[in-house]
Amino acid sequence: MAGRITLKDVAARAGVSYQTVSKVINGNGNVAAETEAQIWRAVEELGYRVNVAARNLRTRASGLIGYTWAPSPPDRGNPILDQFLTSVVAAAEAHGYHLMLFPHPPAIEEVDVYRQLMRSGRVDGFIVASTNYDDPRIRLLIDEAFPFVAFGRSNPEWDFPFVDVDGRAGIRMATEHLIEQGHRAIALLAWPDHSLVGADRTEGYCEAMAAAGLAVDPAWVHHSESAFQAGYAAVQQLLSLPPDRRPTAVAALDDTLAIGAIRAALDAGLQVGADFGVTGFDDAPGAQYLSPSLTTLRQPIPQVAEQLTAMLIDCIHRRTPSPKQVILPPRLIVRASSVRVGVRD
Amino acid sequence: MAGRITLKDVAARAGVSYQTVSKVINGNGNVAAETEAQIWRAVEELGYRVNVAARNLRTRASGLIGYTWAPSPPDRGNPILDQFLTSVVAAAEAHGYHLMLFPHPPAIEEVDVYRQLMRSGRVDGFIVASTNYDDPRIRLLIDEAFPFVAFGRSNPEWDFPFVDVDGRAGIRMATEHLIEQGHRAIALLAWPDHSLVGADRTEGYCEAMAAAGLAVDPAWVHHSESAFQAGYAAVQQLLSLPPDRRPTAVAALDDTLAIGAIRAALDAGLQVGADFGVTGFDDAPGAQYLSPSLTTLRQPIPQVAEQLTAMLIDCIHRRTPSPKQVILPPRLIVRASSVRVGVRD
DNA sequence: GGTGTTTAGGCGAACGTTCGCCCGAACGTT
DNA sequence: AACGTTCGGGCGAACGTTCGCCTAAACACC
Repeated sequence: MAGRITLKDVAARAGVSYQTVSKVINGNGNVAAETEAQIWRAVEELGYRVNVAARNLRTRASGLIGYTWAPSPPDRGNPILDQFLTSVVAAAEAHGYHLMLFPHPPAIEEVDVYRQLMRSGRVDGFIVASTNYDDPRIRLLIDEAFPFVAFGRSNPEWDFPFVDVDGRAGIRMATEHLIEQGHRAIALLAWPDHSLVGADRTEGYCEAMAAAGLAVDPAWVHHSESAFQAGYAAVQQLLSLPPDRRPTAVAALDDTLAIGAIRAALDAGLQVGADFGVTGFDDAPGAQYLSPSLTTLRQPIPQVAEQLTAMLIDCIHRRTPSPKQVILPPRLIVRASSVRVGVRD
Repeated sequence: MAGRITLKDVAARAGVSYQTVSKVINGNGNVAAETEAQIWRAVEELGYRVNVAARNLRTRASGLIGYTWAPSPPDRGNPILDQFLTSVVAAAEAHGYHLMLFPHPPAIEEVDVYRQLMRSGRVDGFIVASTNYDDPRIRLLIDEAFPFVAFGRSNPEWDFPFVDVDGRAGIRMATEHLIEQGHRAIALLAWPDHSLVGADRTEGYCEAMAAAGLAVDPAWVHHSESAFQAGYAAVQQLLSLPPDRRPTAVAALDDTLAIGAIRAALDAGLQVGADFGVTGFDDAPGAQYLSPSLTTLRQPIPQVAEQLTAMLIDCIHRRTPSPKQVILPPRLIVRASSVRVGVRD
């Protein structure tokens, strides 16, 4: 075992009461500069570290932020998990908190798991990801007035702190970019209807098309789960449309779909970039090393993570974060898959 | 706040002393079936959850496993993080533990961070990843007799619990596979010299070549950091060797190098697979959707995670895990990038 | 010189558990 | 009838903090 050294040991060595040591360590109370130095020396010499369990009991806090996420299928991967976690963990540490991971519960037990974690005092707050419309976790946390912040939106009538990336603006930028490249018939590889994020991003496509006065052929909008095969199949289908309805570019809602799309276009003998434009979303690792390299949207993950953490800390301290809702823009990364001339790599 | 309900509340409702409730909840002590039912009913009705801070204080445990990892540069990504964390978190939960993430400290402060975490009772044990030869963290943990288990090896003279993937066998399999495909001049894209894992994997290459009676031209072994550009440059250089020394295949120590290698071969006008074989390591997400799809080695990450966790739990309970050292084989996934005929996708 | 006011630090209490010890009743056993 | 044994459960104590209240000395002020 370690942690054998307690406040009392330090106090004995410094010749004060142990409560005074506590005061010094927490920076409260009036203590003479000399005794304070004395105490710090004792702390140093004994290698004292505060016992978090005792502190947690007394302060009714855990110093822990709870987080879970839906695991990705291994063939797809989560392009942002590493960066997101790294950023959150760093931001949390700056406030004296740590990140606690718990298993992604099946939907039925979901709220129970959250309830248990809060009731037991395991965590001081949550970062809730993969939010849905009318998300029951968010409902629960609002009702219980438990500190949390969401990465993503939910029911727009609910008032709660969240950070989100402006997917709509992102896809709008991508679509506008394709229009600028001279494309007029632009398809969209979208997500299933029930997806909140998907709907938001889809709107960006519609806006850009409308703003450019371009009509959207219903056959151009494909809905599917994010999967390489789905992107591949969708583009095969799009390319089999009669020439006057056949798109010359597609904007995909994520990189996986985009990569499938590129392969389908390549296999159909098209020059991706010159003949057929493709854009993705996420800037997955390796997207720049595809051939052709992938034009995509990069989410400002470190900023998202810092915002989320800062806001959550506010909530934990029973302060209202301001702003309470934050929407950050993604950045369009233009690469070869969407430009007609110039860069080819 | 939540956790207002304590043992005493439950006890009052069930008409027993609160210590008896504790016994029931922890499954100790002799309690009549009827009172036990009574108590469970009270627990249910009040929605009682044990206060972990209090329990932790009393039991001198935290129920937390500490973990950190070296963040990957965003353009590379960590191909196994999601799966690894998911598996560890699930396995830990099965034993009543959670995973606590802490920031990856700079090398100088490394041991201090670990020391602090153990002294403060923050965690009950560590999973140590990205191990080095003579790793100071491992040294510290051994010296302090603090529970931990490593993902990877270190100084072979130190006796400590670890799980590792047999990279040597993996690269041996890949090299043998290339030899089977008819290749004789096979190059290796290796890691920097100081890398323990790299040295291990490199041995597998040497073994396979030696076993097949093939001499290794020193120019064939390239050392570099894992990076797309490095793989690209290495193959460019290899292809500029005089024809009689020019390799017809390369085994790479990771997928990133392999992908760079494929691109370089492609750009040199070679048919990857038919003319030039390439293998990687990791089975990164998307490796199967590259063109050509990548032959690679898949690590048994879920098994690694389960082993690590089970062994760590043993250590925490002051039991010696058995076996104390585990080495799991990776699996060769043969795809188009290494086969001369047949599958082309 | 009595009455505030500040400064430095002591002290009791409580946070909610778990653990070991104790005791009374019920049940056999010699 | 006296004596162990088991069963069911109560009870005191301790885990190591933090927090608020109290006090004694020092200092100033009129």
